[in-house]
Amino acid sequence: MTHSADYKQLLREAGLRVTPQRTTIVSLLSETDDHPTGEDLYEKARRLDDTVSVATVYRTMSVLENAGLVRKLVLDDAPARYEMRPHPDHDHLVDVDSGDLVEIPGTEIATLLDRVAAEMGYELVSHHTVIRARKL
Amino acid sequence: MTHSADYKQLLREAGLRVTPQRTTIVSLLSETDDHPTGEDLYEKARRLDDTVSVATVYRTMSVLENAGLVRKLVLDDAPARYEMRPHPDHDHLVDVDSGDLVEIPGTEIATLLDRVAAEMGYELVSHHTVIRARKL
DNA sequence: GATGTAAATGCGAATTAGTCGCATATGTCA
DNA sequence: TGACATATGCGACTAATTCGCATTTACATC
Repeated sequence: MTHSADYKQLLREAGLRVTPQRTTIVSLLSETDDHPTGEDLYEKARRLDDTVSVATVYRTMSVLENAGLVRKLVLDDAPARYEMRPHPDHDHLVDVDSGDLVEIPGTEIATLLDRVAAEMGYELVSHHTVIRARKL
Repeated sequence: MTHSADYKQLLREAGLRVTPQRTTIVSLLSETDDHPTGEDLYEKARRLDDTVSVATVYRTMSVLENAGLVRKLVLDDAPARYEMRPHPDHDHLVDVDSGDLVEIPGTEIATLLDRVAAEMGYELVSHHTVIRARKL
């Protein structure tokens, strides 16, 4: 459990205002292993600070995403999920049978996509790769 | 312009019932170059056959997707888009400035993801890669 | 510390994209 | 030509997210 001062500093360094709601949300998202949805975050945050509203959760995610501190994962037929960045570079795999979301470590995919974009005359801004797979 | 009998056959071969609505929708989606949303399809289909309803468009997309005839593209902050398959293997690139959706030709990405999934003990079912990039 | 001001918040209403229930209509197969 | 499962239209509904607006708060400045 990291001290909340760390999260406040994270926000401050990103040039964002430090509010109790943001601090709560960031600490929750930083200290979880899974990939919560907006609703998940709202419920968890509520328990720590009952002034947090859904609107603030989503607004905060948007602000943090723009600041590059959060990554939004958009999945088929399911609400978006969020994770903190920086976070070792990785992509995602969904187990189609269990619905589990697993991280794919490594920069291999990013490296390839970077090259592919360059070959098409583009500079890669971000990418989003989700593999749907089944256990062998 | 391909004859509509071809689309009827496509449906029939997939073991699906051939209805005028499905035929209309499939022909529209087959003959367009872009990646229409459900709403786009609904509007275009309406012009050809005013009995088509939104519900049928989405239901048809779902049926066709399960039959492997259609691919659904899920994008951040935008409605889903659809395209016919088989379609030469490719992924997608969104130009972050113009919003254009461009196809990335080639099987390079799929090949890599296939290998990555295998290394993690999974068999790839499908994948979804969207690159967000900016023109150089 | 007091204070001005832009930015953040809570609330609940609104929006968007898509889904559902149900009565009716229509493919398909015998 | 039936029989019957399946598809359809309609409009109500839902889930996830966003918005408008009045209020509060963070933070730079005094």
